[in-house]
Amino acid sequence: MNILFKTFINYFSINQQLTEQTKAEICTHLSVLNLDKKHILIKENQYHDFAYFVIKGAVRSYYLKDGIEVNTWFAMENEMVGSLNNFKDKPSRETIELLENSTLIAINFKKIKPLMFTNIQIANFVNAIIEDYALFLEDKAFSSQMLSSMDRYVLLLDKEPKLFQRIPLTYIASYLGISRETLSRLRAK
Amino acid sequence: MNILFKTFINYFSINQQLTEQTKAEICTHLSVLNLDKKHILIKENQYHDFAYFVIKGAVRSYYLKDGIEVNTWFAMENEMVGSLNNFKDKPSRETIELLENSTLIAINFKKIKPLMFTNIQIANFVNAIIEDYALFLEDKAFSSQMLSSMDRYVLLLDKEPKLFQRIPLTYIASYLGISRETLSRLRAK
DNA sequence: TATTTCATTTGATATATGTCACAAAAATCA
DNA sequence: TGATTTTTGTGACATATATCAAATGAAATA
Repeated sequence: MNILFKTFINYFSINQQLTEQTKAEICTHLSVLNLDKKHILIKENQYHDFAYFVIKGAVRSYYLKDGIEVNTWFAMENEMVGSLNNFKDKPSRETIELLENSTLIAINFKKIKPLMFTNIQIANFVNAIIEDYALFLEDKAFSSQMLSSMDRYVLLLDKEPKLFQRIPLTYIASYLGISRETLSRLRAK
Repeated sequence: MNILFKTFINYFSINQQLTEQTKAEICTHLSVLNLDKKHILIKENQYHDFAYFVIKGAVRSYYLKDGIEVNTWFAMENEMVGSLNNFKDKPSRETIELLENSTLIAINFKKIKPLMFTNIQIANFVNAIIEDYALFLEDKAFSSQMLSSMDRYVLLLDKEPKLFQRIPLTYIASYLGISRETLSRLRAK
């Protein structure tokens, strides 16, 4: 099996042992992509059949508010990117763009989804991915409701230091929900 | 089968037909509760084995920030309440309290969870609940990042008008992330 | 390397919202 | 019912952050 596929599969099968057959079945719907910076993976308001797993590189997802890009997250090594809306057969809410030349695994969930009703291992595999995402969203909601701008900045710096090495502060400010000027002033302290 | 159990099960099995046997298996781990206003269902920082489905009544979930309660959501008829953290064997982040005398279904997910690895229908049933929750969280993150206080208020009023009939504005303000005075002023317009 | 574009910082000002204080209204309870 | 508690509304003021403007610094490109 492709070593990169293995990385992806292992990442979301800590709770259960997958048979070789199931792994092979999942792999049928995976492919490796090497894409350049600025490539658009997923477009806002469109239907897409794929989610992605970052092997190497960085991506951001954002949507437009009154013509201004609002960044919602940055994914790097060993993180999933995609739209839950797409997974539920609805148009994507966000645009997903590469911030670096990246290696990704494309996951054809349109093909994998129906297998959830026939292969119990796949059902639990997909479930692990979605649970993971829900926990991420909970954290996000928590910090946006509970914390001041300063505290959100400090928390992000603590939990995701690599963001600050690889992602422009303008994007990070937008993610934190503050203007880039305010972020700059917070950092000065 | 208990008619209330049926309501709950039907609610999360639109995507698949459950066999009578599976339904019976799920029901083994359900029970109906009638509890009074102010009862605490789940306590912050504690481990709990149950999630709940509201048949009738209203609950709120909140956590403490510097001694002040920050409301994170209000559930009413046909909504789930619980802590994803508890589901993942971690202590709850929130406290969940009844706002009205309510009828609830208690779901012993500690017992149901292992069945996900042996009963594919149950795996997909639980998955439907978690997907639902993730979509709710996405909406929440979206509106908190994209919308002004005023727009969040208008959106909530439009999508959940019954909240405003049954939940004190103080709690709603806290949920919207603004002071009760500001909400009062927004409403005056 | 020089030139252009993009990212970050800093200053001045405007604005939305928080905070404190108190009054009015509504709900709850004895 | 009357008394007490809770909820909501309004005013005055403080403060954090947005916005606008401009300068500096860094990175990309010819």
